[in-house]
Amino acid sequence: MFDNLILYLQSKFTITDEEIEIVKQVCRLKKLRKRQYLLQEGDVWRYNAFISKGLVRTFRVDEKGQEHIIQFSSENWWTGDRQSYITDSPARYNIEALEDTEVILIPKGDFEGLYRSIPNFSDFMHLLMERTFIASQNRIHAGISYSAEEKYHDFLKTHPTLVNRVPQHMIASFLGLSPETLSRVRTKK
Amino acid sequence: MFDNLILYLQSKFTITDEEIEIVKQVCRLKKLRKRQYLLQEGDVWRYNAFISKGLVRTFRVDEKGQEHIIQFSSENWWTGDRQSYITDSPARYNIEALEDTEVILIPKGDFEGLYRSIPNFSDFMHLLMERTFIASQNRIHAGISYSAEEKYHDFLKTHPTLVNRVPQHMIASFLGLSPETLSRVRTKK
DNA sequence: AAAAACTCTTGACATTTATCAAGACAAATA
DNA sequence: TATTTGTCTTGATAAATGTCAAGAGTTTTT
Repeated sequence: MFDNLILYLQSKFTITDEEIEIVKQVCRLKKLRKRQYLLQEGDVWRYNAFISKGLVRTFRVDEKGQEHIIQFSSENWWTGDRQSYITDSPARYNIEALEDTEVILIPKGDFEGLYRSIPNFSDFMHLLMERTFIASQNRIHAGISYSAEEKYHDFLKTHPTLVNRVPQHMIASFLGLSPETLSRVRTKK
Repeated sequence: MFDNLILYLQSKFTITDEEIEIVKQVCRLKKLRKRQYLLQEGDVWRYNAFISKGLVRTFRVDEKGQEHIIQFSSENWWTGDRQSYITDSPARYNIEALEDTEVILIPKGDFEGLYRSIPNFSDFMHLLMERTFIASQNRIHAGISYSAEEKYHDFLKTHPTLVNRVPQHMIASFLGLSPETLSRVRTKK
């Protein structure tokens, strides 16, 4: 039931069988069908969520009704709204399944408990946070430095597996381009 | 000598006098004159750096010689190249003082020592990392969603103190706009 | 199987933003 | 003080990207 998470943890750091039991104790599985929402703008996000199967998008809708995707999360990635999680404020993002998806939810309090009882887990998650931050800095750099074409090629490099799973207009939204511009960038060469 | 850092730490979490001594032990003060570099692309960054006075910019230069500023850091903020720090790889960023600046450097090994000996410090820095990540997500959102004008107004909101300290063309670089466009955005209205 | 919804492309055109060049100040330096 | 350097603005023009509209395939739903 939580096998994918266990395998993930074992691959990332040393964890004992007892510790695995502690983790399992606080996990809850949630199944989402394609197009179902994991989080809706306005709700408070109180979990850490591990995608064990499938794919979700995190996005916002502006006043003009335009969607802006700030993240895709597929198997073996974490998702959620950090702002809402940290400050207990209403989420500004929506999270929606792009495929049938399985998510393992760990409530905030339990998650903090894991940090205390499993130091290796805490260390790893902090390192992961660092890496995630570095990735987001790279994305900022791409955003302010690259042309439409360069942004797309950068996306191919950094998210090679997503290109065939995500509709093109969503990649455009993720990159801050119109779908038409992305289409033209792709066909031309 | 390290007063500003001490005051900062005391304002952020509970820290004992003994712990402050431990911190002082590993601090090194570095003074930079305006236009001096704290880090040059290609060097490995091995510190955590606290700005106790002044202002620096973190930027990259592309093949066309164009500079792209990904961060400003002023008093009571940390700076450095996380990628280089975490992976011991050559830095891809330059860090340059925009004013006469004082930086407190703590070498990587010592910094990890502080994490072990001062749990409150570790907890706080992890929380700070979370907040920094949230800020960078907000910036990504602005980058893919906003027009030039909206980007500038967002900058005014998120960095109100910098507008009068940083040359306008550097704000443009930070926002991914040409200096001329930013100038026009500002005068119009 | 038919209908509906979604996805991508393409063309014509509009808008935004960048580029190039010049000039006016202001600040830093000799 | 004179000179140089840096900063910002403005205009003319070019280039990049967005918008609107249509159509052709796909996939999903009924």
